[in-house]
Amino acid sequence: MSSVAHRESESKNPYYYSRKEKSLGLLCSNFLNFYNQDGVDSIGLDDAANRLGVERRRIYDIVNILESVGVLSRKAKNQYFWKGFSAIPRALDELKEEALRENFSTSGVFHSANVSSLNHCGGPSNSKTVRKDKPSVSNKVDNRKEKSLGLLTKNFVKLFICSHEDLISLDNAATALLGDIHDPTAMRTKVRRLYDIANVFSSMNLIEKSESSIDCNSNEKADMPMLMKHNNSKDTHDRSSMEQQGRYSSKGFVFGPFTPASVPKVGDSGNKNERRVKDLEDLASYRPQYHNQDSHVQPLAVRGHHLPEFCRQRPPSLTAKMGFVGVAALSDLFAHYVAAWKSWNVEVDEKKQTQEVS
DNA sequence: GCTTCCCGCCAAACA
DNA sequence: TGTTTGGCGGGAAGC
Repeated sequence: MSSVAHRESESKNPYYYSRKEKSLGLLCSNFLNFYNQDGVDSIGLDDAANRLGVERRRIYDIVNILESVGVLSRKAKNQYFWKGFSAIPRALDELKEEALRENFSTSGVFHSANVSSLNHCGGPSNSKTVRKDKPSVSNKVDNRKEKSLGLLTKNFVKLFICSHEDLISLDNAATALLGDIHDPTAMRTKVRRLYDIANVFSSMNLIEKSESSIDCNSNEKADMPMLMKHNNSKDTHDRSSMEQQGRYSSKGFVFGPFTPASVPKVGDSGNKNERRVKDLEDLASYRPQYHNQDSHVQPLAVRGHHLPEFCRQRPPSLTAKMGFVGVAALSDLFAHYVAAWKSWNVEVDEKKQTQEVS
């Protein structure tokens, strides 16, 4: 039996279980489908869990990650404000300012000590951390907050914002975020959480997983998957049919229903870091242009010579690599999201009405 | 065999 | 004290 036929027969089996159908990324896409609509300003966790047909535990993962990039904010127990994609540039700007305040390294090689220090003072949530008199209690509280998914998400984003690099491997990110801790168990746990974050960001098209297989140590082909960033070359035709349908999936990553109209090419600038800082400064007041889904979207590409220096420095036991869409691209991306979601919802409503009439 | 990441236990935080 | 929140890692799907 062919693998396709096998999968089809599996999918007809009522007991058939597909992990992909339960992925955090897909769940996030559905979450955004439900709530990124006009008139939505509040989200109940129970409501979200019911709508999506998942347990609350999964909703916590999603809202914590989305809250870190400004899409949501906590209103009360079980209740969140929906702020939308338009709030992301401001949130990123704040993250950048925090990172700069914390003297976060932008040298391109993640400096463990600097990143580790983020764990102690990173983000608004931590600014509320109360230093109590009882050190043991305080340490416990701090320790828990330091390890929160929300803070990890913020620090993960800071790595991209403050780094020269276009590609970041999950294990290098985990190493950087762990700082001085060199415990294999802690490493595995951290990478598990980074996978969660990566899947959510992937579903939003903020980052992308490379389909190519370049070993970042040797720059030679290896049998390992990588995560990578968008670029703006014209080579989009092979995916166009899927993209016209609004999404495609690859290597287990299901991408969001809309793709940015333009994002910068990997390594297309001699001084990317300077440009990123400038881009971030422009972000809050940015008035982007965007294209509809008929526009060409960004293809994938991996170029060995663009691999980050730190990536070549140590053998990656975990080899997934990812690139954060450039900051200039984020401007387009988020504006595009706002418009695209709206038009998509209008389209869906029209289809519903047509079906009801017929 | 290795990578990816879902799932749910259970402890901390909160009301 | 009951409920909410969410860290954590086992282990299975996927490749």
